[in-house]
Amino acid sequence: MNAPTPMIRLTTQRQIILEELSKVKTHPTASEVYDMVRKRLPRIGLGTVYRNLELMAENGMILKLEVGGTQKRFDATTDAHYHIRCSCCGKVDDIDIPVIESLVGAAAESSSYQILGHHVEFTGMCPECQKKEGVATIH
Amino acid sequence: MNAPTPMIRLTTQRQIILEELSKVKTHPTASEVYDMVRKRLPRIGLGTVYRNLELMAENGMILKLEVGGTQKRFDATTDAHYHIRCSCCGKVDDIDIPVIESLVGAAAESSSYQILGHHVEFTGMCPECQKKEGVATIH
DNA sequence: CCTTATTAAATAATCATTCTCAACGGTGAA
DNA sequence: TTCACCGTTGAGAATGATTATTTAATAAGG
Repeated sequence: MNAPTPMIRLTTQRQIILEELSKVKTHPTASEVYDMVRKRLPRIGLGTVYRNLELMAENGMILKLEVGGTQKRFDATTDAHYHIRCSCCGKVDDIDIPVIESLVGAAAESSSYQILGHHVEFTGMCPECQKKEGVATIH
Repeated sequence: MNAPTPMIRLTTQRQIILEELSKVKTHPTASEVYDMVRKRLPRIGLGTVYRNLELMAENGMILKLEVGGTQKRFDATTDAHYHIRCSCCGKVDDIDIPVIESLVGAAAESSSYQILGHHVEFTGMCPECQKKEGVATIH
């Protein structure tokens, strides 16, 4: 009916991007992935990283997180889970609380949209920034 | 302890930005607000709109929505509520389901972050885009 | 091999946002 | 009233993230 998986070839670049992304539990931005990958493929281009992260997200191989902040972030863990973002340093971590399946149903009843999914994003201050808080003013 | 309301002067520009934002139930981007305001203040600068939307959000007069998509959006309704974003056209609407207060507590238990707040964002397809769907391919 | 189609690298272009700075405006003190 | 000050504005430059373009390398199929 719809075409979910156009099926992409696993080139060296794509494989290494995927491997590096899978290594970390953080949720790196495209340029952080670029830095990681460049240690193994020094000649890779930033555009290639962007293009392939986008492609892999479309194919469901990875997750693209459209959370607050200025940059998009990527996650090799594709099963549904929630996130928290530090309002001080922008870091994103997983929150291990159960996904509330009933939310989608509730939303469907109160809206004329066709609901496709949902995401919960907490904001807070990470332990590192909490330490700094006492000393300096948070910008 | 912390300084929540530095108290800002309500200049003509700020008042009109606030008025125009209050008129709509959509969640306009900065440049959409700029377009609205310019009909009444043709010489206002885009930078002024950005600067003041930011300022008013800091002062709790309006809400800055850091939802998915490429642009930030603003909302004159400051009480907590959830949103839905059309994955096709990017439009953002309110979702009228009760805010789940217990989420923050649950997150606090499973995380070492100091939780400050949370937001639920649904993704879906708005009625207008649903109509188009049958005909054209959604890009 | 030879042809054709993908993909990559480099780089230019775009888009949203922030910054800089000179000019302006209102407020309070002299 | 006049002056000096300080926050604010408007214009435009600068930045940062992302996307598009172009050309070259590479892989797949015959």
